[in-house]
Amino acid sequence: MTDIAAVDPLSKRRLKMWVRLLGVTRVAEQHLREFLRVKHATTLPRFDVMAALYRRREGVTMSELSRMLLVSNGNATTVVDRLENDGLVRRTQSEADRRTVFVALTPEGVSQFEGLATDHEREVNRVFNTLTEAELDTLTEIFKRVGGAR
Amino acid sequence: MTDIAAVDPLSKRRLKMWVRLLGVTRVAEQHLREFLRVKHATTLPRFDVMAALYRRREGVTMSELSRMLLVSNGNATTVVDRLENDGLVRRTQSEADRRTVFVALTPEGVSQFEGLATDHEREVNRVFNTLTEAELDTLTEIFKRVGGAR
DNA sequence: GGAATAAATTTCAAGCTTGAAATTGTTTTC
DNA sequence: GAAAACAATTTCAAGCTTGAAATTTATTCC
Repeated sequence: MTDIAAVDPLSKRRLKMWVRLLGVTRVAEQHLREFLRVKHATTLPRFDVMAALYRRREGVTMSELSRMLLVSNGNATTVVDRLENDGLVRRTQSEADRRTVFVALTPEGVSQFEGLATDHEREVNRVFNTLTEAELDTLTEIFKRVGGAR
Repeated sequence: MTDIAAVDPLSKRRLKMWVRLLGVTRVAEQHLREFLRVKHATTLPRFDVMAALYRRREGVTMSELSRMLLVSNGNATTVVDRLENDGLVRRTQSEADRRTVFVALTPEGVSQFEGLATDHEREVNRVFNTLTEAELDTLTEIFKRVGGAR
């Protein structure tokens, strides 16, 4: 069995960092999930989809959507199904290629999301309010590099 | 409607940082999930439970376990159920308080986890290999503060 | 232009996750 | 020592998530 630590002295520290990273993410997600549930009767996946569609108001294809959110196609389908049933998004088949489907927020979806977004931003700020300006920029820089483009 | 940005000029930057953080976490999780599935025929939640039980070889209660993993009680129950069916963990009722249940790895669980752990560490290193030593320590420090004790 | 190949989406089964309710057991308080 | 309050775990329904298979439509290549 190869002993990684002998090969790479940073190995254990990378692991530790990952465990912490995961912890912070989970705490923040739980906080936001709870907030969305209690104050706005919605969920994180629904919020994520609506946020993506709000940024791309003209609509996106299902494939683009799942790429943007880093979730599987099947997942995007079911969340969009539910949002569509609630009248918050609309599907439209492409004229050019009948396989592709565009999704977009309905006017109702837009207005509901606008109500959500400000509150959500406030809540994110609450979670991360101990970070200094310098730390914020450091983190964003590093994450940008590690996570790749988006 | 209150404009947060007017109140707190860092607001948008916190939001941006959070979006990036989430992105990095998801990319890493996907990579590790895929790795565990293909190379070890297991899943992230199973790995997490086993890792927690490996650190606490003497066993933990179900409540402790869900607190350690930041998941709900019901969730811990179902993952432990499956691991128990596979003979990797064992439940024992407490003598002192018959409500509480201890969970621990079986010898088979220990040996399977040891096979996993080294490989998993290598994979985590692969994901985060672009981080410098200084960045690693910066991140860990910040996360420790934000995420709280553990 | 017809067959094979590729692409976009949905469907499906299985597992994950939550929060609430139910169950079982303990402690507290009168 | 009952009753009430509290605590640990499981059960449950609903929603989330994945990866693979199926479906439908386009493109490529003879």
